[in-house]
Amino acid sequence: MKVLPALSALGDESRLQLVIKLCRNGPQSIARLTEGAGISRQGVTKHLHALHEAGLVRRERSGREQIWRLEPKRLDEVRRYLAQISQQWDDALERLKAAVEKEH
Amino acid sequence: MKVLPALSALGDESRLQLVIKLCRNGPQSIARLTEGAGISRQGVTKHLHALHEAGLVRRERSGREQIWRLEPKRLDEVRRYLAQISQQWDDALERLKAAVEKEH
DNA sequence: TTGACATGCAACTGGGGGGTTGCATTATGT
DNA sequence: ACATAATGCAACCCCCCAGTTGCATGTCAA
Repeated sequence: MKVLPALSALGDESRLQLVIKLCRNGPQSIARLTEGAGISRQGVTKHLHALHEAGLVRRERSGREQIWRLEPKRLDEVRRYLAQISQQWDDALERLKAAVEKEH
Repeated sequence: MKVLPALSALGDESRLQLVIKLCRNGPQSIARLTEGAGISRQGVTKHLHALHEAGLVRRERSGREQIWRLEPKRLDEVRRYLAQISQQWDDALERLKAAVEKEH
């Protein structure tokens, strides 16, 4: 359950923008991802590698190009993890409420 | 929709641990949050302020203590945001598939 | 009142990572 | 074959931030 690296990766604005772009326009090359990104191509490459380390994207060679695509699995893991956290919070509040009422 | 600061805040291990501890054991003081955290009390304080900036926690004075509690709203916002992203990804794949089939 | 506990404030440090530039490599197409 | 396009690799800079230490402030309890 390596959700921490994923959260850390998504916590950077440039990387979040890359993920969004991949979501909106589907799999694409580094060159296309760099367009309008506001940072250099190498910067984009570094971020893509970071996203890869976090298990959020995958790459496929296609001739001289390199096509990157999202890995929605890891994204879902993060979602479920956050849901689980929220649930624990609700449970804790319930226990506290019960404990207070018991004292009367 | 300021989900980026929240993601960034959750992307740090110490801060994620704090959130988890708050979820499991309910609202608590800085001193209690510092126990077993592996970092100094001031370190914990800084992280709590970061979480506050991100809208993830709230504080309430209680005598000489300061009780911090989770703000589950922002957590839900993040969850919904990620869900929305995933949806866009699915839509994009659907469009691509349709486009490919049209070419035949 | 006085000591002990809980927190606040300020200054400092080190390392990591975001971003860049320059050059090398490989593939495409005409 | 050759010019161009897409990418890889490596070194470099610099700023931000996690974490610390030291001291000041405030509050509880005897």
